Amino acid sequence: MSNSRSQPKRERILDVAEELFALHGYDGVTLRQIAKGAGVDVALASYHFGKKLDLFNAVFERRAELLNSARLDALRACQQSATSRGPSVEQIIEAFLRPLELAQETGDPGWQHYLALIAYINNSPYWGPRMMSKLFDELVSEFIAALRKALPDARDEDLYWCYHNLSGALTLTLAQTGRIDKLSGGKCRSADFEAAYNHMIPFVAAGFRQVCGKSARK
Amino acid sequence: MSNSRSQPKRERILDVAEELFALHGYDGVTLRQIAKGAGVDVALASYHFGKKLDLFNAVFERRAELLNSARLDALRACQQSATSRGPSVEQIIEAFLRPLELAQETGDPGWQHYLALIAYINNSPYWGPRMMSKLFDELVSEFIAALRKALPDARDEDLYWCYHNLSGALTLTLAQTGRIDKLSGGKCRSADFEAAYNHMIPFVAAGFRQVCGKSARK
DNA sequence: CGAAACTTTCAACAAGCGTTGAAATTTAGA
DNA sequence: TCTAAATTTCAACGCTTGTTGAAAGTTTCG
Repeated sequence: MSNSRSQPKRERILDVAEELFALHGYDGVTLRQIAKGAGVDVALASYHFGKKLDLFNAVFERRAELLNSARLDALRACQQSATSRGPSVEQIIEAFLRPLELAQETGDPGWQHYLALIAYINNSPYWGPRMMSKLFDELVSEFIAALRKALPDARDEDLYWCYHNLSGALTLTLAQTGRIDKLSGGKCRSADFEAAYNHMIPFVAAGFRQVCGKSARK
Repeated sequence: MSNSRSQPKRERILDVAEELFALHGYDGVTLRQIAKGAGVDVALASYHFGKKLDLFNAVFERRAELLNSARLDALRACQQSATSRGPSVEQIIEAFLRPLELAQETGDPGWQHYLALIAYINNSPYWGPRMMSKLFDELVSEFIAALRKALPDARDEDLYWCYHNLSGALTLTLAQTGRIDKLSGGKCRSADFEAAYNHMIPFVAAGFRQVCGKSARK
């Protein structure tokens, strides 16, 4: 059949799994749905990936390294082009968020599904502890270290709670639930990541400064 | 058996369903798991609630009205005790968040499971559009109207994006994934809603002022 | 070409799923 | 206490699930 060195079908399984897992969660998707979506027999998923959970992990890890290095590069870049006091809070948050937008702008809709999948995992009490730490803790620690440098008067506890707020706002954005579209009567669109980040960056930066700035100390 | 007017078993089914749905999502829970957890036959869930989806809805709606009126009362209260210019941004956000804390402090752990379930739904591209609007849009619109009054220079688009950020931070808090516990090395605890809101209120208020304040206009 | 390695499909399995009708049990009211 | 109604269990159904072993097909490479 249409098969030039096995990559297409294996990849198509990952693509469909990515989309369906992001929309319905791990248990809301069957291997048969994935196989049908990819135009492939059920057994082929098992052949390539083993158990269902292994397929889930494969989807999750496929783009993780690329995403992590893109964000880390952005952080390094803004650290390079800054004074000795390091980049500003805005610059750091920009480096944290904008690469996600670039990922979308590759034209590959798979990236959007992947980011929605991360949102699903990050918000899940079951999957969150199981999957987020392993792949993203190192990156996050780097960003928090940069923020600590930009906010030298911050207490660690305050810094982590502020990051939690940032992570929550980002997670809901990536989930693309379309809720804000309806609430705003069409004035805002969930799919417009650029608008989301344009608002999120000053919003979050002001929050960090308010909670972690000099005047916040007792 | 231990059965004084049928309430206990019916209620126990709702309690267990609430907890399991919050942890594993709709498709991640079977009626048999719920029945076993409640110490009850599988068929009893169908007898009381009908289809699985009806049980899901019953769990969702059980506490919705009580929660909505508690938050609405808090808004009315801070509107009453304010000048003619209306309550401040901080007061409005406080009214939006603190009742959630009270719900937890009743000692009923079901409330925590329920709030985690709302977080699951709100972050889900599938369930969000299906369930959030019907039960929470009216309340949210009231709060946004109050915020619009407190921020008279805000454009609607900015206002809704800021609410989106607030909603995201809150959602991740309610989900109780324990991620911040590990990241912060124990300095922050997911279960400590009071600490979460103590940080979220000034954080979000500063964000609103930055994005929707007078100086933000072009 | 021909054999070895890799892909893909086919067919089937044991287990678990939501749901239902009928029987058993408990409760409520005269 | 007797009866009717409400609750709960029992037993089973048709169907779908993830997984697997063997067969069929395709590619690679000498």
